[in-house]
Parts: sequence; structure tokens; C-alpha cells
Amino acid sequence: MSQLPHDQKLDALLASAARVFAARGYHETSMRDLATETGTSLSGLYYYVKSKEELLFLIQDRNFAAVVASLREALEGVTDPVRQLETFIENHLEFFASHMPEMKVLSHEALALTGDFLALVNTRKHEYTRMLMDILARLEETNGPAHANRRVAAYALFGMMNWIYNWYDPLGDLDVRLLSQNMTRLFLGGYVGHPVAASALPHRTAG
Amino acid sequence: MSQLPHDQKLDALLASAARVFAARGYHETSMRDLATETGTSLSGLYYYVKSKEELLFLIQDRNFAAVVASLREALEGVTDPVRQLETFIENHLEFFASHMPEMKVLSHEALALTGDFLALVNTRKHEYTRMLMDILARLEETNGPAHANRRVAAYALFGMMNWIYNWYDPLGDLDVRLLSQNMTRLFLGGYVGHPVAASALPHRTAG
DNA sequence: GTTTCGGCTGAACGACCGTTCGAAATCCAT
DNA sequence: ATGGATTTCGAACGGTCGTTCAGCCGAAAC
Repeated sequence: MSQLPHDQKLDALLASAARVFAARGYHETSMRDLATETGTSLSGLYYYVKSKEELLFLIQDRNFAAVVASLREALEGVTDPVRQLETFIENHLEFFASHMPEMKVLSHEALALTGDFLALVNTRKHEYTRMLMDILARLEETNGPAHANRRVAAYALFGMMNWIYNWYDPLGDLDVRLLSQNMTRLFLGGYVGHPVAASALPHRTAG
Repeated sequence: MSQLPHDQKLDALLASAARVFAARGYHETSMRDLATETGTSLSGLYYYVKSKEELLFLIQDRNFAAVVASLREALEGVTDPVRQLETFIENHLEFFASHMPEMKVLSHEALALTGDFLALVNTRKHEYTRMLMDILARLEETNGPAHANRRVAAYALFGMMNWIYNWYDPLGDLDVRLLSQNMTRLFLGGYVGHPVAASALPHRTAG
């Protein structure tokens, strides 16, 4: 990664940092660790980034923006609330699974940011939560009263999705597609008792 | 907390540490912070604890043991799988809500332990997961085929329950009891399509 | 061939970290 | 009052941390 233009070197640095942060944790990782990992000098890192915290912020902010952008695109033209929810879950999990280190850092290192950095990421989180809750509201209009409080349901869904960084291996037996199907069924069935066609019940999907 | 016997002082120390770890994070908290918090000297802490990591381990291990003990007691005499699952969820959430700092530390600082400490806690986690999956297996026997992979369902449930440290306020509007009901309905409805009596649908439980 | 400049470096700064240790303080049985 | 055990303490240890800064390097511009 020696003679890449400036922006691409920053991208590579962020990717490396995300991997190390995800594996060892943000606070346990030193700038010296990152220098070793990226093959540059310690002080060289500061040419691309103002501080360690900005590094963490860039990882969180860029990836969050990417999730939301991907979601907006995926939702385009989708009007059925059930399909909207499916799309939301699928988009979230597919992005998560294909950006595991970054999304783990985003989910797990929420405490590590401070001040304006924290405020900015939290604003994004609120927007994203709002998007989900709007879908849930429309879902209730078309599919009848919900079986659970909307706010609890929203956070429960985020919980089951974000928790995957503790157990899910994107390269393992369980395909992301199946993971999405499973969680969609779990949530839809519980929230509005959405009927599941018997033919759409491939149990024993994976170990 | 000056003239308490040895064991009770250790308990108080663990409680204080759990609060600070939960609020600031394990690695961001220094032994000097804990000394200030507990009103003792820095070196005085080492009379009660061999190291900072042992402090973290004791918090995690003791509370995990307490959850499991409470669960075993609650499950005594309960034979219906649906009631067993309700009991599991209720026990987990009630203990979580009444030991928020400790359970946040247990859920969030899994990476911070190393070596034997880590292995011991992980063993406990496997046992606990096994207990849930056994209940799910019995549930499928009595209530028909599940709508989702059992392993995915188990981790999804842990996800929605453990995630509450990111948003739930035990002192807020939403009672733990209602939280449990909501999550039980969400999961049961999604996993086995467990019917929910219309009379048991108190929507708009809380904000 | 000299200047310019973005990219990078080694060395050092002060601050803070977890832990140790010998001694001081406190307690309690005698 | 006294002796020994328990509890607490101040001071210091070696080490690591994030960050800074003056200067070096190689290539493009003149």
C-alpha cells in the first residue's frame, strides 16, 4: 500500500484499524499497534488522522452513512410495509456481515467517542432508529395491532441483529441470506403474527 | 463502608467497580479511579483483590452464577415448555434490570478477560446457552416445528435481551414486567407462532 | 541542477498506567 | 496496657500511552 494516492491510503488505514479495534478493542489498541499493522511509522499515522479518536469516528461515521445510503436505495419503490421491513433487516444484516470489523466497532465502541464525535454518531443512530419505527408504524396500519410495544420491538430487533458480532461467522455454514430470513420470520411472526407459508419453512438451515 | 467485615467490603468494592466499569468502560477506568470512588487508597485495593482483572472476573463470575442459580430455582416444578421459556426470559430480564451495571459489564466486557478467567466465564456462558436451547428443543416437541433455526433463535433472543443495556432504564416508564411480556410475545410468536389471546394484548404499554 | 512540496520518520515529551512494598495505623484478645 | 494480627497507607517502580516536531526523502516543476 505504498504508492497509493492519499485518499486510498486513508481508506486502507481505516480498514486496518477497524480490524484491530474489532479484535482487540479500541482502548486496548495503541497507535503503535496500528503503525506495526499498517507497516508505517507511529508518527506517520498522524499525517492521515488528527487523533486516535478521529480514527474511531471516521470508521463509525463512514460505515453508518454507508448503511443508511444502502438502505435508502434498497427501499426505493418498495411500498408494502412487510417488504419494507424485510428490506430493512436484509440490508442491515448483509452490510453487517460483509463489514464485520467495522460494524462490530460501530456497535461495540459506542462509549469510546466523546464530545462532538459522539453527538454526531448518536444523531445518525436516532435517524436510523426513526426509519425503522416509521416502518413499524406503517406495518401496524396494514397488518393490524402489534403484539408488542413499538419501541421495545424496535430495540429488540436492533438487539438481535447487532448481537451477531458475538457469534456469527460470515464465512461459516450459515449464509447471510438464511440468517436474514430467520430473523425476519422471528420478528414478523412475533410482532404482527405475520403468517408464514408452510413451504417457506426450511428448518435446520444450518448448525 | 469503613468498619464492615472483610467480605462485605469486598462486596461493596465490587459493586462500586461495576458501576464505574459500566459507566466508563473497564479499560478506561484506572485503579486510581476506583480508589477515589470507594474512598480508599490505591494500594488499599490490592488487599482485597489480586489484580484489576480479578476484579472484573469476580463481577462477571458472581453475577453469572447468581443468574443461573435464580433460573434453576424459578424453573423448579415448571414442566410446560412455554412456561419454561417465559420463566427463562423473565428471570434473565428481571435480574438484568435489577443488576444493570454488573450485567452491562458482563455483556459488554467479554473481550477484556484473558486466559483462565476468560475460559471460566465462557464455560458458564455455554452452559447457560445450552439451558435455553434445551428449552427450545422441548418447545418444538410440544408446539410443532419452529419458524427459525434453533441456534439463530437462541442467539437472537440473547441479543434482544442483552442489548437492553444500551437503551433500557429500569427506573423509567417501562416496567420490567411489561418488558418481559413484550419480549416473550415477540419471541414466542416468531419462533413457534404461539397464539396470543386478544385479551392479553395491552398495546401502548409505555413510551 | 536547484527549488518545492507532499509524504514520512526517529526521537522525545509529559502524563498516566498497574502493581509492589515497607511502614504506619487500627483492632481485638489477653 | 500489650502483643499480634488485620487493615490501610504513601511513595515509588518500570512501562506504555497519545501526541508533537524538526527534519529527511523522492519526485515533480522550473
